[in-house]
Amino acid sequence: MAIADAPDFRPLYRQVRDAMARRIADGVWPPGGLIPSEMALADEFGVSQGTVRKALDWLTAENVLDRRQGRGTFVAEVTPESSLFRFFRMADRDGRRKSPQAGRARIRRRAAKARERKRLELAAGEEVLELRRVRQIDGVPAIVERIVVPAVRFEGLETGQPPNALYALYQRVYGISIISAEEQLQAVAAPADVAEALGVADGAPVLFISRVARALDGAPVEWRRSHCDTSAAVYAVTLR
Amino acid sequence: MAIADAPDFRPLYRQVRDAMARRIADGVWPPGGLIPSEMALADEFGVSQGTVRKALDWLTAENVLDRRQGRGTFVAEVTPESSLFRFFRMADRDGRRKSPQAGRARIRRRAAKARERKRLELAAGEEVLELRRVRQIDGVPAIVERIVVPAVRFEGLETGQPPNALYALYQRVYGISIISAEEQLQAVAAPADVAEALGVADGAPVLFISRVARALDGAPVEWRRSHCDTSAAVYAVTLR
DNA sequence: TAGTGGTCTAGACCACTTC
DNA sequence: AAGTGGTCTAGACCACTAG
Repeated sequence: MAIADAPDFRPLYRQVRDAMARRIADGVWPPGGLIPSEMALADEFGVSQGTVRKALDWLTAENVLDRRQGRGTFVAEVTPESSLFRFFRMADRDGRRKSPQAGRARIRRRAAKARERKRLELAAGEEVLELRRVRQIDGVPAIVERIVVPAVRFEGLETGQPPNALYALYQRVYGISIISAEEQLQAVAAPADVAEALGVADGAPVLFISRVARALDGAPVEWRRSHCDTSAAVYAVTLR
Repeated sequence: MAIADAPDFRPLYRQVRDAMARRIADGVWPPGGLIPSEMALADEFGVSQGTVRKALDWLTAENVLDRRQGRGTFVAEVTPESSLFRFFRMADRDGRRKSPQAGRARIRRRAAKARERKRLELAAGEEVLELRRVRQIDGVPAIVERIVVPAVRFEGLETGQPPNALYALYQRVYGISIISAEEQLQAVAAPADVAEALGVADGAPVLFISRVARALDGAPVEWRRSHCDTSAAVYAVTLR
């Protein structure tokens, strides 16, 4: 941190944290990779080991790093399992988390609508990719999803079938780490197409979820609207 | 931490954290009160200032303490506003959080049912207090609630009308700080009594929330079941 | 001016993993 | 045995608040 073009009044541990976050976002430290030890980082940044530790602990709390005693510090890898555990909230009534299975998805490219431009902070005229699919829980269709992402960030997503766990793909192929998501939930009457896909009665109560997912830098990257049948699995969340 | 009946292999900062949490739970350090300085606590517990700081930072992250440079460390006061902001999740579609207004509540004391004993980890034969009420948002009935708490922890709650923000009362009168809550959400058809209380059609889709709230020591303290009309306000939550 | 928390340093020893 | 992170210590200086 010794070399700076302009004086930086942020705490050293904050500067170190941001410098390390940038290396991860830029792919200098790839997902799953081992990063240098505390001592090596302290030497490189010109600060004490304690200051590096504070930055490392911060990124660990943000689920960006993974520290293991005796082994080292790793860039947290977004696996299908881990991303589903963090952002897929369905569980049975005893709190045991469920995993979904994804059916075939249909993808198309089109101009962004006004509401999509607002949610994803896009300029006028920008394009989006829209993905529609049905996901199953325990073999039963349970979730109908419509996912919209900026086309420019996800070139090539149209070719081939996307996997069940999209966020692992986002990180592995596009270098985009999703670190938070804002969700809004409502109970609604199932529209005809949703009712048919889920195999429930027309107008049956379903859980509607609108989610905006954000990357490491805080930018909105995905808008997802889901209709969920909560008769078997429920939406589970812990407030702190 | 020098004096212990049995050897304690937990880290010192963990032991200090728990000792301080107990003082808050026992009312030795009342809500809003100033607690001793880092140096004074270090002397008292027989550990270094850095270890005390780690315990203080932990409780601060748990929203239990409030530290202000130059002034001191205070026990975070659960005000109606702060507790509603943390645990009441209704908002309008732009993400602006809403506050509820509570109508009259009916309270009764009875034996705990099997499911209640399980959720609240009660022994056989223990009693609970059951509170029923309707809450309004923007003047419109929006939430029907059934709240169950262990009678032994809340003696005297039956006398008088409980306030809208129960968790402030839990802390102020009973010394119980709620620090987390596990919620399960489902879309269901409104039962007849709920539909009538909310002024919606019989069988209309409503959001059903089952919440178990936990105190500083991790013990379950309240089981709350709510039916919400989400046609105007939505349930908003951020996943991290 | 005195006292507080916020930041930063430079060590030490321990527990765990790997070779 | 060597290297890692986890815990703990004992100082230092700074920024902020209050009398």
